[in-house]
Amino acid sequence: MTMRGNGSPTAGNPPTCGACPAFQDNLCHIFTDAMFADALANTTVDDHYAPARRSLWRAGDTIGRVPVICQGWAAASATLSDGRRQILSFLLPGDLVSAALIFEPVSHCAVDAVTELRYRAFPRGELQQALSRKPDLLAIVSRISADEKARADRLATDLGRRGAAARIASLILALAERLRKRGMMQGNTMDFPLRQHHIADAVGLTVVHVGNVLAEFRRAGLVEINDRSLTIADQPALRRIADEL
Amino acid sequence: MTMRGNGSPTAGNPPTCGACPAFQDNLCHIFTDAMFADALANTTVDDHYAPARRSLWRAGDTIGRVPVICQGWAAASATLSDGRRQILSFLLPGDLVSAALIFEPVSHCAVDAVTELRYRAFPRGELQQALSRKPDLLAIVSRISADEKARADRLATDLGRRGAAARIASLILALAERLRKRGMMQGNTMDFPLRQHHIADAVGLTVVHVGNVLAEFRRAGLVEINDRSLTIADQPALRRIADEL
DNA sequence: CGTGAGCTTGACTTGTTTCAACCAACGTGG
DNA sequence: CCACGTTGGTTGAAACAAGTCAAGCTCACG
Repeated sequence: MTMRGNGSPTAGNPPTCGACPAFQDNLCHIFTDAMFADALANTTVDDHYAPARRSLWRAGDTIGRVPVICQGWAAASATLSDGRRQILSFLLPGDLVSAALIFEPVSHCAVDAVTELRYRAFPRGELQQALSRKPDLLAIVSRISADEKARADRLATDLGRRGAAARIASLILALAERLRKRGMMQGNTMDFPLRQHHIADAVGLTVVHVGNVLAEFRRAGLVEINDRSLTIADQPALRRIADEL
Repeated sequence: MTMRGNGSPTAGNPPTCGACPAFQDNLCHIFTDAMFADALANTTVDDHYAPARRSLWRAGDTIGRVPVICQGWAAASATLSDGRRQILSFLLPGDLVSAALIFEPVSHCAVDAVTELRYRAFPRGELQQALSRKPDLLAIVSRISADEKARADRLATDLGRRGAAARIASLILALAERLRKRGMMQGNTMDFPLRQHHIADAVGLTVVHVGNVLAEFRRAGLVEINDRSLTIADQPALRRIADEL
C-alpha cells in the first residue's frame, strides 16, 4: 500500500496506512479497522507530509478534515503568552490527532511534527454519518476519547504530585508501552526521536534539569540513549522510580 | 420539584433537579435538557444523598448508573500509592460526573463529596439508546467530553508551567466562571466550600504554601474569604496573576 | 472539657530554575 | 576546503520557589 499525493481521492479503496506495523487493540488505527474500512469504503482520502519541526496547526485553527498520524511522531501542546510551553501528548503512528476533531472542526491545542511526518485526513461528515449508523463505531470512538482523558489525567497527577525523576521515568515507560502495542519496540529498545526540550516541555521541567536527570539515569544503568534510540536497561528499577517521588 | 429517596422510580416524570438555578449553555445539566427530558421520559431515576467528606467511589469502582450532581460540590481525584493526591476536577451542580461513564461502567478516578451532596443516577442503557436515536444528543455529549478534555489539558499546563500564585488564581477564576454560568454567583462572590487542603490537592502544592499564597492574596486585596464564601475583589489583577508566573 | 479539623506563622531544607560557559555535530555558503 | 551559525547536549555555581517540620491558635463537636 503506497501513499498518495495531497488530496488525491482513492474512492473504493479501503483506506489503510502501510507505515504502521500490526495493531493489537482498537485504540489505534481505528480508521483502517474492518468496520471503518467498510463505513468509509467510498470516501476521499488525502495524505500529507510535513518535515520535522514543522508546525501543523496552532491552537484555535480550523481543521477541515479529521487527521490521523500514519508515520512519525508529533506533539500536541499549549503555549503560554510568555512562550512557556506544555506538551499535552505525543502522537504516535495510528493515533487520531484528537477525538474531539471528529465533532468539532477546531483544534484546541497546537500540533507540531517532532520527526518527519505523514498523516492522513478523513472527511468529518462521512465519519459522523458512519458513527450514527453503527453503534459499534460509537463505542470505539468513546473508548478513544476516554483513553485521551485518562492520559490527560495521568499527566496532571504526574505534574502535580511527582518529582522530576518520576515524571521522566513515567514518560519513558508510557511511550514504551504505547509503542509496544503498535509492535514498534525491538525488545526493550525503541526509536526515540525526542530532544531534551521535548521531554522538558512534556514533563514541566527545564531542559537543563532534564539533562541532569537523564544523565543520572544513564549513570545508574536504567536506560541507554544513543543515536535517537532508547533502550530500557532496568525496567523494574525505572518503574519503581516512576511510582515514587 | 422535590427529591426522592434512594432508588425510588419516577417513571413518566421528566427528570429534573430542582436544586440548580438557570443554566445558560448546554454543557451543564444535559439530562434536564428538553431533548433529554423527552428521550428519558419514562425512565427510572434514583436520587442519592451523601454527607460532606464521604467517599462516593474509588478508582476502578463499577458504577451501575450514570450519576449527575444535583446539589453541592464533589472532587474527582487520583491518589498515589504513598497517599499524595491530585484533584483532577471539582464537580458542580449540573455536572455529569464523567462523560466516560455513559459508555463504560467503571470510574477511572475516585470521587469524594466536598460538601453535603445530592446526585441523581440515570440508567446507562437507555441513555445510550437515546444517544444513538438522536444525533443531537451525540453532539451534546461530545461537547461535554471535549470540554472535560480541555479542562484536563488546562490543568496540566497550569501544573507543568505555572507558579503557585498563578495556579491558585487560575483555579479561583475558573470556578467563578463555571458558577456564573450556572447563575450561582452573587455579583463577585460565591459559596466557596473548599478547604485549603482541597485547593492544595487541586493545584499540586502543599497546604502550607497554599495558605501563604492565599494570605498574600488577601493582603493584596485581590480576594476576600470568610465563612465559606469567597469574593473576587480585584478581578483584573487576579487575572493578570493567573496569566503570569 | 477534651479532641480533632482547619488555619497561620516561622525557621530550615530541598528541588528546581537561572545564568553562563563550553563542546560536538551538522549544514550552508563563500 | 574552511569559516560560520544553528541546534543539541553537558556541567557548575548561585538564586529562588516550594516543601518540611514544628508550634500555636480557633472553632465546632461530642
